[in-house]
Amino acid sequence: MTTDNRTPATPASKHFVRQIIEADLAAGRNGGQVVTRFPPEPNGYLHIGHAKAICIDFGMAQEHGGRCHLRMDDTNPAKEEMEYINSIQEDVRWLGFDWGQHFYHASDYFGSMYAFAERLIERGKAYVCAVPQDDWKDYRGVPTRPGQESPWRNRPAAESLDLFRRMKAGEFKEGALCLRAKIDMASPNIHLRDPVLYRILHAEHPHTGTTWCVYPMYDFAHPLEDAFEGVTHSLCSIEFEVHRPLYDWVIENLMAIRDAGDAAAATWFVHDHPKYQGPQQNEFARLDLTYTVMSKRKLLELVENRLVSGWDDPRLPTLCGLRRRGYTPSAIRNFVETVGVTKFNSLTEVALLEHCLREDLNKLALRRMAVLKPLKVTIENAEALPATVEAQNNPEDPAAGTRQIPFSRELLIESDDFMEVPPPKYFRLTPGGSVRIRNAGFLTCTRVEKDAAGAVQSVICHWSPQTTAMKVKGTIHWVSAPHAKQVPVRLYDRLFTVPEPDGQEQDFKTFLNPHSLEAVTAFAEPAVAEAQPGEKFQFERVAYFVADAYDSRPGAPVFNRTVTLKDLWAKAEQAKK
RNA sequence: UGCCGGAUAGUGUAACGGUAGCACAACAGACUCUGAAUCUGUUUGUCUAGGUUCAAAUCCUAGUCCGGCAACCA
Repeated sequence: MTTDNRTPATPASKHFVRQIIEADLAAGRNGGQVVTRFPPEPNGYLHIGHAKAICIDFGMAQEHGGRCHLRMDDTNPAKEEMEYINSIQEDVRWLGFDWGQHFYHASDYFGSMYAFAERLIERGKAYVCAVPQDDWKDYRGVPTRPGQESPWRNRPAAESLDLFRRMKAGEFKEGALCLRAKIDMASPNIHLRDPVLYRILHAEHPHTGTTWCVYPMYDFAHPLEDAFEGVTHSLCSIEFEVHRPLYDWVIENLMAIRDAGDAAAATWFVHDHPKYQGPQQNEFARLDLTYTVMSKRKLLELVENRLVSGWDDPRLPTLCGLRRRGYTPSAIRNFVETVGVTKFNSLTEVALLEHCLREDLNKLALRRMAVLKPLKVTIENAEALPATVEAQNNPEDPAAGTRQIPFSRELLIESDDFMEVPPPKYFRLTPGGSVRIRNAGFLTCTRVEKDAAGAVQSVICHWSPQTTAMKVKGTIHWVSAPHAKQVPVRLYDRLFTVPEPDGQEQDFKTFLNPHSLEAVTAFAEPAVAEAQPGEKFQFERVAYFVADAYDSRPGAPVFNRTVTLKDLWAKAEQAKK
């Protein structure tokens, strides 16, 4: 089911969902099938929190020889749009999962759901209620006190049936009536106090248009969708835990009707199986990450206030944002596996995500040289210079081959790689000192040129070939100045300055990192200009970069910094301050 | 304050009555033509109090703290 088969770095742990599934399999539940589903509501873009759910839903099915359905949970036409339906599919596919033929919409089942609702009314399990929404809170009561019954609770089934049909026909205004389950107004679980099953909505649905005037509520629709599709394990996040008794109530009633031999009911199940006993809901904790926000509302706020460039801004935790930032699907999958699955409400450090990313990128990213803040170097012994030098494309992967890099007497090095008055343990270029220049021998600084203000303008060096026996502690990167390509580079950093922008006194937006994006021009070796959109590189000693998928042009790539290399020296220097 | 969950190093997670382990982070060192990668080592933990048991992170009781639930949202 995964479209690439790189194995996870961490061996899979026997988390509680795996244990449940294996126990069910051992017990022969549902005839030994495992069917799961990923049921997003198409009202926003998917983010890394969804990636966790996707990996679990598809992963559990895949691991146990089952299947996973992709299902748009489109039961609220007021909030859902086609745009999202498309992006969701793209993102799930990008993550590496394939639902095969099993792409569904909750709205596919509106007819069956409606028919089932009528059966419920006939059996005295549901009734049409006319209590206005605002008044209902008095009937419902509060958690500590039982509610009281709706005056319409015991109206004859025939009357409810008639009203329900007229609701469907569009005879009533929104809010005038609703269909309620008849369960228990005294239940300590609020969700069991005669919950709404259907409401009237005169809205155009992205999929069913204006066919329907009544739409099912999530708590009613979801268990039905699962059952109709033959889902065995309905995995969801922890906030639905208190809904489970209602989920089970719907399933029990559905199975009772099916088992009673209702001929129409048999047609509701689009994936029936002789041993299908019904779905079971299990809940796990959502993923939360430091230095970002995850709620749809807050993400939307950032996008709408133009605090980021769009849903796919590379600083956002959206899947399209991460993709544009240069994240790989396998890094994300490994991350989700490493984080594990529990019911504990956790906050995971982004450092772990970044570790998984670097681990993957280190294996696959081609190495190139590029200088971000250039300092000119002039070689004084120009007569002996090679025209080109050879370099490995990826020392971690000899199969990536080698390339020729032009060399000349005018080089650019990183200005941080030269210091006139170096601190102790500085292994780079200093007046009178030597360094190795990557793939191209050595430089010994013989002279420093300064401007009138005393700032270093350029350094003059003596060059020694690779074969020279020279003991140096450092190696720096460089580019040949006359051959250098100037490429736009965006240096992205974390979007927020605090680990938990959410749970603070002030609004989360006050913690936006003003330096989360810095646009600079880098000087790169010629091979960099040939980068294809989406292609990933390590600019040696700097960071991993990806050629932006939208802004790059043939021969003129634009780069996004995906994640920096670890830099112990910079960290130690920072610690001194 | 009613109901439902949860609590193991800084973070995340394992151990399912029998030596508290792993990953990340942090720190130290080795190695290195990337101060990267790799390798080695170090620091740090079972929410509290009782109980059961030869033996408790695990079972029981009481408490503490955290999260969720009172849309005709999902």
